[in-house]
Amino acid sequence: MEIQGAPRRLWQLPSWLVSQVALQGQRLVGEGLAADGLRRYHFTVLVALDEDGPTSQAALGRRLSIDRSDMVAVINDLARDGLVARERDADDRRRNRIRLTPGGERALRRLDARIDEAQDALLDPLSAKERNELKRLLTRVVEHHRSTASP
Amino acid sequence: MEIQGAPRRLWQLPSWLVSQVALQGQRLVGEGLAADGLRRYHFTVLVALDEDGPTSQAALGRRLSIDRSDMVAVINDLARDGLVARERDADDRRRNRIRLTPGGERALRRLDARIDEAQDALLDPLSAKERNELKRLLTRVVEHHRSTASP
DNA sequence: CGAATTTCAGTGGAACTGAAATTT
DNA sequence: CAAATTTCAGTTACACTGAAATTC
Repeated sequence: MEIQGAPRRLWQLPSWLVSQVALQGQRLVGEGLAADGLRRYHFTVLVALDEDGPTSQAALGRRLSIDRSDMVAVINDLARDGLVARERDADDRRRNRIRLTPGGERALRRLDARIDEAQDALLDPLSAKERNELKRLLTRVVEHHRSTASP
Repeated sequence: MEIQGAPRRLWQLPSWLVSQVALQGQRLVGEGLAADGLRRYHFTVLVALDEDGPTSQAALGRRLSIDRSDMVAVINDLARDGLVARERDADDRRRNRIRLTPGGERALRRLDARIDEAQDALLDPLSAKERNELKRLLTRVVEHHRSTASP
């Protein structure tokens, strides 16, 4: 019987544990989005547009840490599916003004439900109290490293 | 002032939080290993050899979920640096018997210290109690998804 | 002019696939 | 013969870089 997990020492490493959970989360979320033919970048952009309203590609990229070139491809995909509209900004004609279409809003509501299901599946073995505690601890770590980040 | 973090809604998603922490962990661990010119795969293989003793490449790959082709390259690197020895298995001449050299053991002790520093840096904002709680919750999630995994 | 925005073409590393050679 | 192991050659997805065209 050779079927066993990773070496014991790796199971002791928080960085390894958190990577395993992240991988599983990305798999579950990815599967939820793939039902609509989208990937994580697409969802992230739709969420940002929903929260902030119309925005230029460059501003989206800075906010979401998505490369300018990749942003072009993501907006291409979303525009082709009619989920966003891409129009020249009248005030600054260098910019594309990207806005969520009604179809994009509907898609986002659908995707939100799928994402929530994925979160539930990911945290399945934890109680509600434990889920909150996990979120609290992870948030603390993320905020710490954001505040001590390089410019 | 446009400098802000990701959309609020993403900060609510455990899958997003855990991915951010994983990314930071991979960065810190990667930097620790890069001081010796190694990457995560190399460390993982050294740990497995230290725990299990001499093993074939295919068995290492199955244990660590590393592709057979990538394993060839990883063992090439480690053997060139004299950290492992690669010799034909006398009992089954299809196999390479990979074993840790004394130099490999020394390197592993050095790397272990660097990895521990990286864990400390990653969990810097958490108390000892909180670190244990985080490990406990993450371990539970990983074990759950391992036990309900596809073959 | 310099700087910002969008776009495209191309680079580099990582994970994976297919197939050959060897051995069981 | 079929199956397992190692190796190499090539592919795909992905993050990023450089440079051109446009506009401020």
